[in-house]
Amino acid sequence: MSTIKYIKPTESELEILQVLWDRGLASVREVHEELSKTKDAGYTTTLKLMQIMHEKGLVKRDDSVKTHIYQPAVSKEKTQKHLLGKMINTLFGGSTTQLVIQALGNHKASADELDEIQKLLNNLKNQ
Amino acid sequence: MSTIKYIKPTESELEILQVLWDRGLASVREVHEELSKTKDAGYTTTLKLMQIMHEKGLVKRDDSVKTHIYQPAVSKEKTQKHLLGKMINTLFGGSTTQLVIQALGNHKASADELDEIQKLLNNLKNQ
DNA sequence: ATTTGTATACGAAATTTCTCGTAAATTTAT
DNA sequence: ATAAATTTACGAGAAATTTCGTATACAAAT
Repeated sequence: MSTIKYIKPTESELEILQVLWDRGLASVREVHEELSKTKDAGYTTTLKLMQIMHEKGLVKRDDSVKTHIYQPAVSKEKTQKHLLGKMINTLFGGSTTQLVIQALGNHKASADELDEIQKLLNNLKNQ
Repeated sequence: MSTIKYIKPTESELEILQVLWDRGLASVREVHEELSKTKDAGYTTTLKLMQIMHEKGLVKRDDSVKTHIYQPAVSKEKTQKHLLGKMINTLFGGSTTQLVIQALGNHKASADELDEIQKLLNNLKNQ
């Protein structure tokens, strides 16, 4: 049996993963341009972070070309699941329902969104 | 107009806040006993953290007695709201719906819980 | 060919967070 | 009264995270 150790991305690593999940593939330059819109750090900072992420196994890369091309090595869904679960435990006393209520309560959802959630709810009910 | 700066609690600070939210009032000793159940750090570590939290304004304390009594200075709801909002942005591309779907999908909710969420959903729909 | 620009590697400083040891004060127990 | 236990204060080390400067390699432009 193989025990897979979950690696928790740091805040900055998560920002980078977001870009990679969005694009699938990206160079350091591309990621950095994207992050620059909302954050202000030097290029080599982004580079270093992505190198560390590579060491950790959070991203894969093709370094057969001069400009390395990165891609995520962890799935968005699994990462969401892990971090969400952690937050439910540390902040909502383990109650997913409390989290959902808090989330929906603070959020002006559109009719479409509400319908989508309604569908999911119906599925869960009929089981 | 007063601009209130939101102070983001660290992981460890959040654990302490959990205990304080739960109890309302507690000494360092009490908090530490509680944390010891799941965590393994020295007493002075907990003490130091709570002192730092006091400096930051995350907790209040009554130090008119030898054994200082602490209480939360930030509300559980506001903290949940802030951190949840942050997670929605950094991990769910700003979509609360996505978070709710992910949360409900990973969670075996009881019929009662589903009803509760259904009620909330109905309220949101009729507006 | 030489300059200019862009890329990676990498060490190390800066920052933040967490940890603990020790001293001093004060209470409690003997 | 003396010893033992408990508490706070505080400095400082350890660890994790983020930041950047510099060297080096290579490609593109002049």
